Amino acid sequence: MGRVTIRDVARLAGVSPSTVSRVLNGKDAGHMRPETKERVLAAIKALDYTPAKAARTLRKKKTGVIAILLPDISNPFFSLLARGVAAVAFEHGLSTLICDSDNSLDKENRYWDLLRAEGVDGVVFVPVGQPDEAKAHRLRRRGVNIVVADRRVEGYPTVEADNRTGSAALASCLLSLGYRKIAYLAGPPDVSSAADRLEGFLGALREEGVEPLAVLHGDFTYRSGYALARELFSRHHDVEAIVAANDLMAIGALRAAEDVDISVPDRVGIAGFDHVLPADLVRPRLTTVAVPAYEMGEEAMRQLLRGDERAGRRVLPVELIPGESTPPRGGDSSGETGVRKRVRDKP
Amino acid sequence: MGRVTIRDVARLAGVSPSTVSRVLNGKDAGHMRPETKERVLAAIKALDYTPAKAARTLRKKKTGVIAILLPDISNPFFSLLARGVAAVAFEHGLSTLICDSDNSLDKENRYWDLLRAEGVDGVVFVPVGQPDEAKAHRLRRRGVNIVVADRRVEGYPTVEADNRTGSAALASCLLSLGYRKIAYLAGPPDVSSAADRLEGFLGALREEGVEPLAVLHGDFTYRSGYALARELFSRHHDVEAIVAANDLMAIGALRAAEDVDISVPDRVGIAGFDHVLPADLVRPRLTTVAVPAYEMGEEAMRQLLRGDERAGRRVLPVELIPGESTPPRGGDSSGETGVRKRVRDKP
DNA sequence: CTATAATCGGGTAACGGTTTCGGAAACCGT
DNA sequence: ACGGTTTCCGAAACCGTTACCCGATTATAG
Repeated sequence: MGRVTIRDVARLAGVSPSTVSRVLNGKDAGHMRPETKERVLAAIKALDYTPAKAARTLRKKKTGVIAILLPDISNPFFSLLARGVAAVAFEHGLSTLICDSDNSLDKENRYWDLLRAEGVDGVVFVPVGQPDEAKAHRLRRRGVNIVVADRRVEGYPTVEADNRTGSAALASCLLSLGYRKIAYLAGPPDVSSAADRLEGFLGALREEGVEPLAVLHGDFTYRSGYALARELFSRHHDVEAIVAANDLMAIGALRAAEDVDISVPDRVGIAGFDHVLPADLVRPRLTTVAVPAYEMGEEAMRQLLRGDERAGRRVLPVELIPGESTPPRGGDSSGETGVRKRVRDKP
Repeated sequence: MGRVTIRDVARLAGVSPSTVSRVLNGKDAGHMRPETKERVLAAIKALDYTPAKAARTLRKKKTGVIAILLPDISNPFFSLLARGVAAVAFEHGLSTLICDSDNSLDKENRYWDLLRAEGVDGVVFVPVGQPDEAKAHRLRRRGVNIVVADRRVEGYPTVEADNRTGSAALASCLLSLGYRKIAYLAGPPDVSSAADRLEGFLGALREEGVEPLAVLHGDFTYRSGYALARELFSRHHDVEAIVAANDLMAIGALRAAEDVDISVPDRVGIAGFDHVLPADLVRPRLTTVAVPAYEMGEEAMRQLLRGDERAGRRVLPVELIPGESTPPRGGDSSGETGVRKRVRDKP
């Protein structure tokens, strides 16, 4: 009572296995009588036959599986991105293998080995910091497409958000609201999106002749946001605004302020980046920059399907979301609050 | 320049493919000269050979892939659970296919078809409501193990949290804090975990002769929590506490209270369930019940590996986490606040 | 009515591993 | 030295599907 094979179907339909295969693969154009096709289809249904994927893969050298390799699936930003990838893959009849490298370069590398053995058709890759070139490269050699999402890696096609412009817009917004003594809680320096956000922010400040009060590096976690903010408060009693490289760190800073009895937003303004958490999870509502994580996943997957092997770089627009955590301060309130500004990358 | 096959390795090592296969599968115990094994290993390394999984699968009828089918990967509860599953699977050399049914029964069913074709070795299943028996059943017939996690389905081995006991403990806690006019925001009635929480809660209330002020059904989202709470406030001005079936709905209720100028926790207490969001994302800190989502995933995967086909039911303990959102009220404050109570299921 | 295409569909060999079977060589006791 | 075990390993079949090559049948033309 083994599995139903293509031969069983062929026997029942009174045709050869080749014919069944042709029906299965739509290779019947001009090569099959409609009635034959009908018989085959009927037999397939009667036997409740499903082709064995392994056999098909072996023959066709295509698995119909793509992978997404990311640092942490329980981070809402990445899980949204993963959903975008999976949705597009599903539309195209592809299965998605989600690999969680758990923020560890070692685990990431082990996953590359696994993906090689698995024989995936493509990979959407969100690297932990700067990846081990060699591992991914061996897959590419085999003609497996790889698209890097959210972060840049030299020589790979990339889909990312316009972090630089978004961050610059956030900086301009704060300046126009009257903030001057601004501290920045950055992400890991080796993550390109974190670096872009930092540079965009500092660039816009300096264009107005403003120097940041301090720049501290964290790791995108709530915990590190809290710790850095505590440190900041103990050293700079005059800080007017804290801008974090993502929302989680910003919320950490919010709680730190609370714990040292510094009122937000009255004494210090706080802003974040990402906007993937349910909009008003925290109060005051956070000023932030919306990054289209889901769309980034979709776009990365589409890029993968397109197979543009030339290392193209697609940059998605972000949107400044002013919130109550950064009200106008002091004299210069140029009426920017409450207005949604759409920021696009220059062509 | 095709792929490196087992024959290439055999040729280089001067042995037959069978021998290479034996080395690969550890079938060499007392059946191979160490020097032969050495030669094979050297050849494998020299050619950078990786066995083709498809071919292996075809012969062995095991894919080395398990799937987790869940309603929404961007819900932190499920992504934690998924991480638990994947971690245990990874330890055992299995790949994990994450399938996001997007809270749609239709998509869930399409995934069952896909999983059947894919030939997965097992499935950890978090159903959307009550699932279509037939689909999953066809897989079981083929000897594929299925373990249901977080929710119960008749006839399937299950790993779930002790929702009933946890919810009862929460009710007792609120009663002992002096709350009497309590409204409950429940989850979907056809989801067993939601039903258990509701029943456990009401049971404990009634044991003390207390009837709930109201029971409203939502769908576990922030949005539905907000809407239900607004409705509640407009109908029952005397509500003393709102208990939601999960944290997201509780936070929705929190915001609703804010928007109608009802202060929390001074005028109304609020409690949730799950405790998977970063602990102090919201203020006041939510009273809730911690559900071990990650451990539930681990346990489900272990159950899958064990292959206990008799529909066992494993129940994991939960823990009451008192927060600032439900301070003692009125006269009867029996000093329960701030104490962590560990709740276990009865053996 | 035959020559010739066009159409339809069967046969067979891969694909890259694992497994079974059995043969050769080595080892053993007598 | 000889029969019997054991150890080690090769030959060949097999897993279920698709690709390729042709032969058979029918339609079209001459």
